[in-house]
Amino acid sequence: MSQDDRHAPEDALREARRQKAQALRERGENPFANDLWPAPLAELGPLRARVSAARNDAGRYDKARVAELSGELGVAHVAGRVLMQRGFGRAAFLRLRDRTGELQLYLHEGATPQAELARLDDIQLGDVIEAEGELMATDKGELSLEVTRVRLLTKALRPLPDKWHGLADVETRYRQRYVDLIASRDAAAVFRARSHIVRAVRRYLDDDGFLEVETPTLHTLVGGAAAKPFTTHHNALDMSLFLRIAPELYLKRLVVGGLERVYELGRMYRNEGISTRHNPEFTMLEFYEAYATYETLMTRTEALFRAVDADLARRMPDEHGAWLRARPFTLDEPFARVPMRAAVERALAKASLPADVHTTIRGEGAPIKEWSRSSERAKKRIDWSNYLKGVKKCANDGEALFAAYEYLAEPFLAEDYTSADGQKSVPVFILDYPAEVSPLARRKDSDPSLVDRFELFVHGRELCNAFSELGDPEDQAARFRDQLEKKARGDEETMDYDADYIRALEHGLPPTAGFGMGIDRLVMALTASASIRDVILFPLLRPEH
RNA sequence: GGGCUGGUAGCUCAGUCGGUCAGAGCUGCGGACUUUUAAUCCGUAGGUCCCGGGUUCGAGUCCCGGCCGGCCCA
Repeated sequence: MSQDDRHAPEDALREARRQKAQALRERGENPFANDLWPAPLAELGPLRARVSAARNDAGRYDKARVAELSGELGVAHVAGRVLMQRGFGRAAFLRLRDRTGELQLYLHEGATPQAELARLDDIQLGDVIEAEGELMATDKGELSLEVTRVRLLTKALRPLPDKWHGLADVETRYRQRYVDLIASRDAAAVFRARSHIVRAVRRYLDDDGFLEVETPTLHTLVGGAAAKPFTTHHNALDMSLFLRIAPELYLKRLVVGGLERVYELGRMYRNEGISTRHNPEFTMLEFYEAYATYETLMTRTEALFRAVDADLARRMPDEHGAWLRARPFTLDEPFARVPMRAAVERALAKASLPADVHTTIRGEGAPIKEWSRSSERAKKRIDWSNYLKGVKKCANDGEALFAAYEYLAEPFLAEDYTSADGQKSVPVFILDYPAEVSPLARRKDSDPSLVDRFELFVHGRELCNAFSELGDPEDQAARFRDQLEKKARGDEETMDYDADYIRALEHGLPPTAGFGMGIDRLVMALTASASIRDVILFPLLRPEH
C-alpha cells in the first residue's frame, strides 16, 4: 500500500469491511487465512453433477431424490466466493462460487449451531469462505449445502458491483478485469472458451503430426508481414531489435531443416492503431506443411474450424448454444471459395456497376458521380473517395485489383455470401491474390501475376491468411528488393531484405504451404464478441490519470 | 487522424426549458423475518456531478479547452 492510499480518506463501505476484519483479528482469527480445514475440498460443479438426476426441466431439484443420490456423500467441505447473501431471521442463504460452479449454502437453526450462525456477521458479499455440510434440496427445489460449519477465509475490503446489473462500465471492465471476472459470468465464460479454443487448435495440429516450436520474438529484421514494428534495444550487444510482427520466416527455415510440419502459437506485436479488431499485442497461430498447397490448407481450415467449434460445444454446451444463436455466420455449410477477380466482378454486378469500373477508375475522368447513382449500394456504401485515393497510389495492376477488392467487394462479403436459408453468412475464402501484395507467396503456374494464396473472411472479418510458399530464392530476392523500393517511396509497412532467409531457401524449401490465423479474432467469432478487448484479458489502454 | 457519443454515490442509473435537483435502486450500517431465488418490509449513512476556464443574479444542465472511454470511418 502506498503512502497516498494509507492517508486517503476511506469510503464508508471499505471502512465497514475493514472493521469487520479488525473484529476478527481481535478474536484471534485471521481475516486473510490460508489454513483450510484438513478435509479435502469438494468442487461445486461436480457436487451438483452428482445429483443431476434429481433435477427437473425447470432446474429445480427433487428433495427426496437428492437425499437418495447424495446418500453416501456425507459431509462435504467447500470453499469459494460469496456472490449473494440473504439473511432470513435465524436462517440464511449464501450463494458460493468456485472455479467449477456455484452452489447455495443454507444455514438455519435446525442444522447449524448458534456459534456458526453468529459467524454470518463477519461474512459479506465478495468474501471468500469455507463451509461444511450435507447436500440437500430446499422446499423450492434449490440444491443447497445444509451448513454445519462455516468460516471466513478472506475478507474482501472492496464491495462488488451491482449484483443485478454487474459491471457495465466498459472501461472499468477492461482496467479491472479481476472485478469483471467476478461480476460477469459472460466475461468469464469467454475467457474459459478462449482456453478451450487454444487447446483444441493445438490438439488438431498435434494429432496431425505438427510439431510446436518456439522461435525468437526479438528480431533483427522486420519480416513475415506488412506492419510497423515496435523497436527495442539490446544493451550488451548495443543493437536495435524489433518485436516480431510474424514468425513466418523462422518457421520456413525450420521446414528447410526438415521439420516438415511445424506450428507456433504466440504473441505478435504490431505498432499500429487500436480498434475493436486490433490490439498492439495479439496472438497468432502459424503453421507450415511441406508437400501441401494452399488448396490443402483450405480443406484443413474448414476442418480446423469445425473441430474447434465442436470441442467448444462439448466443453461449454450451455454457453455454446447462446453463442451459436448470436453468431451472424454459420460453419454448417461449405465455405465459399472465390477468386479475388471473381469477387470483384460479382460485387460490381451486385451494385449494378459496369464490369470495368476497377480498370476505368485508374484513368482520368472516371465517371464516379454517374457510377455512384447506379444503386443504393454504390451510392451510400461504397467509399468512392478513399477508393479513388487508394487507386492513385497503386503502382501496378495487382495493387489496383487489390484496391478494387478492398473497396468494392470486401465490405459486402457478409451479405453477398449467405447460407442456403439466407439467415446467416458463410465464411468466404478469397483466393488468388495479386503477386504485388503477396511478397512471400508462390506465383500461380497458370497466371504468374497472381499467387496461390487465400484469406478467410468470417462475416466480413479477416481471420486467416495462407498461401503456397515461395521457394524460389531468386524470385524471393526480387520480392525483397521490391519491398525495399516501397520503403524508399515512403511505405512504412514493408519487410527488410533477409539475406539469411534467402540462403536458407537456397538449401531448398520443399513444396510447402503456410497458414496464419489471429487467435483473438477466432475467439471473437466463436463467442460472438464485438470487440477484441472482450477476448484479451488485459487489453492495452492509456494509463489511468 | 476525422465524425458521432459518454463521464452524476462503491456499483447500476435518473436528473425536463439554466431556478428546493443532489435523486432512486443495489451495496453498507441498524432492525423484523426458520425454505429464499434481484427475497420482502422499516429505518439510516453515503457526492471533487471527470478536470480547468467562461457566460449568468444563478451551471450537473449552456460555451471553450483538457483528460479518460465507447461506436463508426481512415
